Amino acid sequence: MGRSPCCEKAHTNKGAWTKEEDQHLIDYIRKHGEGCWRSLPKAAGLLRCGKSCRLRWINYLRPDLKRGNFTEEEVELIIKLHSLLGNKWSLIAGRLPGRTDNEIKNYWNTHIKRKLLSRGIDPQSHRPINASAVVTDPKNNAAVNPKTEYSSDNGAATSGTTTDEDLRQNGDCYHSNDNSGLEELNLELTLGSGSGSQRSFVP
DNA sequence: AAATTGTCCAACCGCCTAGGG
DNA sequence: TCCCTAGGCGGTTGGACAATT
Repeated sequence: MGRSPCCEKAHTNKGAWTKEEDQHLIDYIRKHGEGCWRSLPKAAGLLRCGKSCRLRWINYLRPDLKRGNFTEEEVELIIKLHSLLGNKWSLIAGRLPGRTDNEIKNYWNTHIKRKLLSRGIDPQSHRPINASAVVTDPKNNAAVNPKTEYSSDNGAATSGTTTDEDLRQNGDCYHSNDNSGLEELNLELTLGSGSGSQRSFVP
């Protein structure tokens, strides 16, 4: 059986986008808005897969994107959110206005991981490297190794439909040893206006 | 100056889920 | 209820550029 390809690959361009392609995409979305990515390339006169158009728009062309270096405040927020959500980059991005999941993912892999390691912190478990390697009490497994609560092994993290409720619940789990931080996190886990996800942007 | 190695990030791939018929 | 499709996500790749030898 197998899946049908998302587009006619023989008739689509791949690789880096040209300025002309970018302009076509921008013009089309300004006129018609986002949506119906599958038919967009044809309608916009682009020889691209719909997925590719969507990605290009979301990660690079959206006018509300910040670009530029991450601030120290953003970095610390990403670390906090990652400790709660794991590799749920789109959720993390939803709480950093002007940042994309791809951008955050790249920044995490190239900068933050190294930063945490240099602090002696395991980037996955967010525990000191020595402590994260050993689970001393199986009864308190979750508390000892929070990764078991929010890693890609748990339901919320793999469903792709993680909600703010999940975030709160995971926050409860993660801070089961230290409730003092939870309230602070709930208040501060969004930068800027606190409007949440930026994905509903319509030009 | 040229070759090699390392880093960064845009883009692609494949899988999953929601929603409609 | 099942099947199909489109949209969305996370992981990975590859090319451009920078730093080093």
